[in-house]
Amino acid sequence: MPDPMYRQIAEDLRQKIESGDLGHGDQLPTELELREQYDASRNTVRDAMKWLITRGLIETRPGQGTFVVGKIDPYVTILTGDPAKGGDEEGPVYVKGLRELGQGGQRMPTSSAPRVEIQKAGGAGAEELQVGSGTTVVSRHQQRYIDDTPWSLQTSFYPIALAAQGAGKLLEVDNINQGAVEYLRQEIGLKQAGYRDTITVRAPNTGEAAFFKLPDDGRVAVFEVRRTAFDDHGKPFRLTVSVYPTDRNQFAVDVGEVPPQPVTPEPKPSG
Amino acid sequence: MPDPMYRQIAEDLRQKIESGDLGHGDQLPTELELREQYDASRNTVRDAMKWLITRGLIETRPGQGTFVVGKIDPYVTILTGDPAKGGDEEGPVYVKGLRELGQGGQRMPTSSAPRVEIQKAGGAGAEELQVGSGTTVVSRHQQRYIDDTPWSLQTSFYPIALAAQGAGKLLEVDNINQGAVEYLRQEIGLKQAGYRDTITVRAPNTGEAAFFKLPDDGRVAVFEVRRTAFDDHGKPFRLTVSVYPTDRNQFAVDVGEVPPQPVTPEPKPSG
DNA sequence: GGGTATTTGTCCGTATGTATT
DNA sequence: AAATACATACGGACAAATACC
Repeated sequence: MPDPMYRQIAEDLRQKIESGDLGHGDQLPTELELREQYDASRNTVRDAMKWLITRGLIETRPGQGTFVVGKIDPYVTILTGDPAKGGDEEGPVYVKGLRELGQGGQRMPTSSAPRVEIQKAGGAGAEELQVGSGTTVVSRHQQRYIDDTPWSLQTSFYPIALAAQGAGKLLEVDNINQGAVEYLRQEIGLKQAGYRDTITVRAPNTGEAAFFKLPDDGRVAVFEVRRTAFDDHGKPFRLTVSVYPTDRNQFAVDVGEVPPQPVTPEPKPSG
Repeated sequence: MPDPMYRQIAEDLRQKIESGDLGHGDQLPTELELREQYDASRNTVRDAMKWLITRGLIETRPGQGTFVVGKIDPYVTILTGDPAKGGDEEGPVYVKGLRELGQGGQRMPTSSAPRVEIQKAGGAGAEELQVGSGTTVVSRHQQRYIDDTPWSLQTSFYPIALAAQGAGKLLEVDNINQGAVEYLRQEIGLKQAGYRDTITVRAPNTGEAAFFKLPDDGRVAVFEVRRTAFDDHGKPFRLTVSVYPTDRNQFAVDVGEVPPQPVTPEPKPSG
C-alpha cells in the first residue's frame, strides 16, 4: 500500500527543495494552487505543509504565502576553554559562514544587565551545587545577544555564602566586567579548577520562545547547557544554565592538540 | 483576544500533566470524550493533541488511545576522553537513573559489524579530512546498541592512503578489537594528538528514524556529532560522524579538574 | 482464528477569522 | 477599502490498528 497522500505531497515538495529546484527563500505555490496540482483538498495540502514545517524545511507567513526557509549561518560556541576562566561566559563566538567579517568571523556577545534574585535551593534548579534543600542561593539571569539578535538566555547560581565571604558584587545588578570567575579569584581567592558541561535538548518554554522569536508551534528545540564549576578541592561553587535555539547554534569541543582553524565547513543532512 | 480554542485545550491538558494530575504513562480520555468535555469538534481536539505531541508531552497509539509519555533515563556520553584514544568509540556510557545497576550505572555499547565502502570524497561528507574533491576515502558504517536498544549510527572516514601504508584492517568487514585509533598507532605509528567535535541538531532522515524507531512525524530531532581527529602534525586523518536521538541522549564535557563522579546523582537515601 | 467494538489516522467539504499587501 | 493567503473550526465519512470476546 502506498503512503498516505499528504506524505506523498510532502515528499514530492521535499525532493523539489533538496534538489535545489526550490531555493532558499523561494515562495511555494499557494495552498489553492497546490490543491489543484495534486488533486487533493486544501486540508490535505495543509497536512503536507505541517509535515514539512516540522522538519524545518518551509515556513508560512499569514497573508503572504509559504516559503522555503532561508539558510542560517550557525553560531559556534567552543565549550572547552581555559578552566581558570569562565568558559563561554565571555568567550568569543564564531560564525560559520564568515561572510560578513573578512577573516575568522569572530563575534563578541553582549549581555543585558542581570536580573538578580535570592532563592531557596529547592528541587527545582540547582542540585548540581550540592547544597541542601532550603539553602539560599543567588541567581543572576541575563539575556545575551550577538549583533542585537537574541542568542542565549543564561542563569548562574552561586551559594549565598560566597557573597558573605566578600564577593558582594554577586548581589549587584551590574555586569561584572572582568567576569564572575576572575572576580571571585581576585576577591576571595576562589580558584576555578575545572567545570563539567552537560548538553541536552528540549522544547522551549513560552518565555524562551518569545525571547528567541521562535515559532510558537514548538518545532524548534533548544539546547540546555548546564555548567557546574568546581574549585580546587573539587567542590562545586557555580552552576550556569544556558539556553540556545538549536536552529542557529552549534558547539565545538577540543581535546588534545587541535590546529587553530576556528571551525570546519558545515555538515549536510544526507538524504 | 483569547487564544485559539485548540491552544486553550492544549494548555489545560498540559497543566494537568505537569501538575502530576496525569502521570507518566497514564491514558488520556479518548478524542470523543475530550470533544464532549471541551465542547469542541474532534478535529479541534486533535489540533490540541498535535500541539502537545510536538512538545513531546503525549503520544498516540492507533487503536489504543493517547498517553502521557513515559520518562526516559538518558544516556550520557562523555566527549572529553584521552586524546590518544578514540574517545567515544569504545568509551563507557553512563545512565542517569542508575536504577538497574547498583553503582555508577555504567554501560558498554555493542556495535554491529561495519559496512565498509570505498568512496570518492565529494562535497557530500568528508570536507573535514581536507583531501581534495575526488580523493578516495574508506567509510566504515556501524550501528551501535546499548542493551539491544538502538543507540547511535556512526560512520568513520579515513583517507585510503592509510590502508596502503599498512593499515589493511581498515578495509576489512570486522570490528577492530583494540579500536581503530590504537590499531593505527600500533600498525603505522600514527598518533592521534587531538580531536575536535562539533555538535549540531537536525531532523532525522528516514533511515535514521527507522533505525531509532522514532515517530515518523519528525518531532524528535537527532544530534550529529562530527569528530575530526588530528595527528601530531595537526593533519586530519579521521572523521567520525555519529548520530544520536535527542530524546534519550545527552553529552558531557569535562574541562580541567572535575571530581570523578560520573553524573549528578539524584538525592537518594543511603541504604 | 474470526468477528466486533473501540480508538486513532486520513481525507473531504465548508465557513469564518486574521494578517498582509 | 479590497484582495489575497494562511489560520481556525466545524461537520462527516471511511480506513487502519488494536483489544477483547
